[in-house]
Amino acid sequence: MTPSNKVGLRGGDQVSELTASRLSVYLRCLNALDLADVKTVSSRTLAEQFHLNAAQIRKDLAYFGEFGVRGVGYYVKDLKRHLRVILGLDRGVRVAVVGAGNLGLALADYPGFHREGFEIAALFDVERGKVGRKSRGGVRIVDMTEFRKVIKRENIDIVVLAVPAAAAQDVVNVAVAAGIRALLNFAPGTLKVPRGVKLKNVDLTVSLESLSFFLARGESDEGQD
Amino acid sequence: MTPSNKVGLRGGDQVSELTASRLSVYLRCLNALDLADVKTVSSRTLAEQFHLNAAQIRKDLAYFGEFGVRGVGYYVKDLKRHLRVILGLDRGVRVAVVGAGNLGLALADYPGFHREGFEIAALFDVERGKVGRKSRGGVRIVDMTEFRKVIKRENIDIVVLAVPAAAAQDVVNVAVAAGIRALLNFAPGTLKVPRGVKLKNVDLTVSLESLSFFLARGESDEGQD
DNA sequence: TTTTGTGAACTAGTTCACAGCT
DNA sequence: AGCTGTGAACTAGTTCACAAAA
Repeated sequence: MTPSNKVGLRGGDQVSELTASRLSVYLRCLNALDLADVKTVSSRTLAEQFHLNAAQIRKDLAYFGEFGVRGVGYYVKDLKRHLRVILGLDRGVRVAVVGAGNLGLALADYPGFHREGFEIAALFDVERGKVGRKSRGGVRIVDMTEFRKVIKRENIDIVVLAVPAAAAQDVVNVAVAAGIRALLNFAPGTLKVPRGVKLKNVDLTVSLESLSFFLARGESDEGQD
Repeated sequence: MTPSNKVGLRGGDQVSELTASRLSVYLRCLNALDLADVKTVSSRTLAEQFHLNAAQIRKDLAYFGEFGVRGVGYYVKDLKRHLRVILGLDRGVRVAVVGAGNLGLALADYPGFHREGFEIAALFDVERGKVGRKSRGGVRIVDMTEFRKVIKRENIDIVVLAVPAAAAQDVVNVAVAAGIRALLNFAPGTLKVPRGVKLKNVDLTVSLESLSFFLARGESDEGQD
């Protein structure tokens, strides 16, 4: 961790999940703009990129400070820097993946993670045959018995679960006991976490089924997400 | 009751994305209950499984008919069957994955899909070296030039995108032109689809970043999803 | 002028609470 | 008694619309 840049949230208000996700989307867009050497951007322009309302963007940002300049918009580099701090990306976030099956290996090597300041620092599995081998991208597979030790040593911030549903709760418990406070879960089903721990679920079956639902209903004027 | 498969949506009302996802979650739970030979279940019991409100479950279901019995609850087998029809799972849904990289291969072999009535009927890639080979699970990789033809021949319902961000919009366009009306996208960034086509995004970077955000904020009484 | 930041108005989603069925 | 189905009340999230700043 860094000396502590207290993210200047004005008012101790709870920030919603949806705002958090959008901040991440804004950052991606700013990266693209910065790369294209664009200097400033207005909430309107930003909103047009993804189908979003300009006021929403301004509100999301205004939660954390006044980053814009009236009549001008937002300075791309400046806002980008702020967002990286707000999202906690300034001090590289350290990630461990549990489960070295197809999905776990794919996640460990996923290029999008490494790019944005995440570091896949460990990959775990219980299977003897897998331990000691490496993912294509070169992440070494470690025995699950080493979990606690490695989590501590490597200062892991986030644990990604790519294990079978039946094993998921056990892994959560071990991770939480090891001091992990944020998990991204790809296993289907509902997991319990104690207060103070953040669990985010990505449920592939649910995603596909809800698409199937809309097909079945013939919802003919549905767009995004 | 159920001779008719017309999903009896009462009132032509738009059903929300959130309701759709929850239906899928309910179905999973019912499958487990059925397997455990439980005959009936109340909205209360169902709600306790995942942290949800009983009235919400009743409302979600009531959208589609009166499936419950007052004083008793819902008959597990019966509700399960109804949900499968509502979600369009009764006639096996046919899925194609585009992109035979790590993620695409993992998705093509994902056991959770096959289990719930989805059929991975095709896997596409542009890379010469990959075409003709098979995923570990045995799904053959087909050249992207064959896309349209195979989509038609195999009666594909849903296309899953596991291609680099730069290629994603092109694939969407081709898929839409081939008559696809539902897509599940794993590529980062915003894609455009015409009206009448449903696009669902699973953005791994956004998921991780929003976890990082909550870590950075030290949100200490956050629980689920 | 342009564009932000923000209260006020609105819309969507959730929970309550209870009548009515079994 | 127990539990559903549902209007009414509430909460969260979004959009509008405008004063204030550059």
